[in-house]
Amino acid sequence: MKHITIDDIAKEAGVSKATVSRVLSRPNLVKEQTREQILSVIQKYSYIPNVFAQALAGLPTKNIGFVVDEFPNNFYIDLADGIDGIITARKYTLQVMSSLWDPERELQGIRSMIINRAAGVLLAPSSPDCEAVDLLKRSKIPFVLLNCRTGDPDISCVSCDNYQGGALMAEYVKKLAFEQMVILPVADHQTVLDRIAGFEDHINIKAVKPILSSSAKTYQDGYRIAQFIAETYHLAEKKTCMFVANDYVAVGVIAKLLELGIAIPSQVAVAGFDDIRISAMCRIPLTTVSQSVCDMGRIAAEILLDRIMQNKTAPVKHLIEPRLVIRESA
Amino acid sequence: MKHITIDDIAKEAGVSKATVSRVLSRPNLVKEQTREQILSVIQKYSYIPNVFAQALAGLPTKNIGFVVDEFPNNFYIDLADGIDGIITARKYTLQVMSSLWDPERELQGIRSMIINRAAGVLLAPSSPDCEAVDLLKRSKIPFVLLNCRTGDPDISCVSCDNYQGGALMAEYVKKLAFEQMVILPVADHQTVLDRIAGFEDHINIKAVKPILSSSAKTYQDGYRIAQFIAETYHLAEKKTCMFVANDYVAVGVIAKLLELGIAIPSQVAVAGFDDIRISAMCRIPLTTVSQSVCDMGRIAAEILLDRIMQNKTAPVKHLIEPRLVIRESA
DNA sequence: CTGTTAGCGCATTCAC
DNA sequence: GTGAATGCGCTAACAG
Repeated sequence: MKHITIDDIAKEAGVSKATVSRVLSRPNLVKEQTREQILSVIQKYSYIPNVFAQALAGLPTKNIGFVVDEFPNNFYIDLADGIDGIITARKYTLQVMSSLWDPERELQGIRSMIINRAAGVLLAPSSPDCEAVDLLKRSKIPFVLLNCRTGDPDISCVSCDNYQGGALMAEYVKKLAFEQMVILPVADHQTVLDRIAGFEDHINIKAVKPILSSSAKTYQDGYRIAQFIAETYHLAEKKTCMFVANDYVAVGVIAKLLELGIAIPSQVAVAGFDDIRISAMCRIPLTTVSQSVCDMGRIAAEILLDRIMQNKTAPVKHLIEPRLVIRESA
Repeated sequence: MKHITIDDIAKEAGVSKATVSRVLSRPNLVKEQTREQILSVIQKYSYIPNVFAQALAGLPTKNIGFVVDEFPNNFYIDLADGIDGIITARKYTLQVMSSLWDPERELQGIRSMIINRAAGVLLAPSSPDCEAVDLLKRSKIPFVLLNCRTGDPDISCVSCDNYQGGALMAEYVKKLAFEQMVILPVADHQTVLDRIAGFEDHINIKAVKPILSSSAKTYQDGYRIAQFIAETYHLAEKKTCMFVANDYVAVGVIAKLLELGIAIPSQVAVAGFDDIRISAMCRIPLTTVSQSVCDMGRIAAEILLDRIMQNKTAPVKHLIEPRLVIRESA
């Protein structure tokens, strides 16, 4: 099944391929009559230009790259959903790649996007100043960072106002009655640090006991670490309030706490962050902070597309408003 | 930042570009000494061939297309995860597209893959004989269908043995004590039909009351429909066992049932299918059938890659063994 | 073993 | 308005 080319169309229509090309790119440069005629031939053979030839001839591609940490990450899913909506509506195509939290793979992903001459790149970076971002800057390909905040004035980025989200939760939680406050960070990510900073700045209670440098990332991690926390902080005796900086971990913590016979929220109140799908459906529906990740994807995609089409040339930094979601766990 | 080309390398190395090209594709055709020398120049400039030029010159691309219904679908996530692992290990790239359950969009997605000359395509089709599959066949691009079973001997496909899974659940469930059996189908998908067929063929109990043509697909749908079911089948009075053909819906059903004050599993036992992430973490951990979707993605990707590289030319149909997972809900 | 040549399919000057 | 010519970067014969 040989693909038909612009030459075939030109021959059939009795014109030169230059004219056919014009009909496709700048139709108004062609006399209406011949244009209509060529168009009909194109229709007849359902001719579609070869993207590689176009790209080689200098046209920008229509695919945008997207690099995330890992697919099973709830975050990615909603992000992809939002991005997809915007992207495909404008006939762009999405190329995805996972870094699996490995900076080397992350870098490799960006390289792949550059090699494939992506028109633009969306990246949820491991850190705002990782090598991948650096490479991206040098490549001159338009890009926007997701779930990340940076001071670099040349970089567009969109993220939730995590600090504000932490503050929101603190304001809510400090009205609750409890004897001690435990903060469980998750990973070392900027977003997490911001959440906790916002929380600590507004909780203004001396009894705060942050557990430092936890590397809990998943449900399983939360489940595992909960036992340790319960013992160390005597959760069974002291009424406590716990702020877990990410829902996925929080759900695991809750599961274990329940197993240990600790009542939630009466004995231990648990507050999360993210409002992932599970949060509303788990054992004890989670009180958390929502950051409409889907919007984040949508907005980032829009910013990127604007930059690609040169509509807007100035980098934009967008902060998404967090929203407190009160359910049963706290 | 002008990209350097094969000519630059050739010039710098004092050879013709044909030789450079050979070093990259069939190094053993080049004398070791010159090869080393050229390689060092390539290193020095970190030269990477332009994929478009390569494609235009006839080389197959290194990207494979993946069309799913929608990103938020739990199924997609695990699939993508499995596929990604195989694909990127072999330096292939993944291009994704969502159909949003719309056959027209599905078709458009496949068109996009064809236009971009995907080396191969993975498709979780709305139906085994939808237009998209047809187009794919005509395009001569290697492809394999996911989560789908077809009699067409030319088509490779991999799916769970849904019939067997249904049977498995039936065998387990029929040992339980209950007065009536209710089956809740979800959507009209082939996989669902298979599950129910397997279940019905092995439950051999007259009191089976299948609810016909339910279009429940999501948690919300399950939540909504549960009320109706509870009333219609007097769940509060009659001990019943319920088979919901998909976990996402089942979790919703359970949530509503609990709200209605119906005890699970003592009053109503609920069995699901899929074993999605939420199943283990929801209100009442779900008894369900697991089909290791990640493996499904992995296997499909492997089959596809084999076909692309011509290692295996015969279409293969792979059935994944389902596994009963007994938790609390039944 | 290596260089020369001829496309691959298209966009784009530049003439007419 | 339209056509002829050139180049995009690379691969694959075909010679030498």
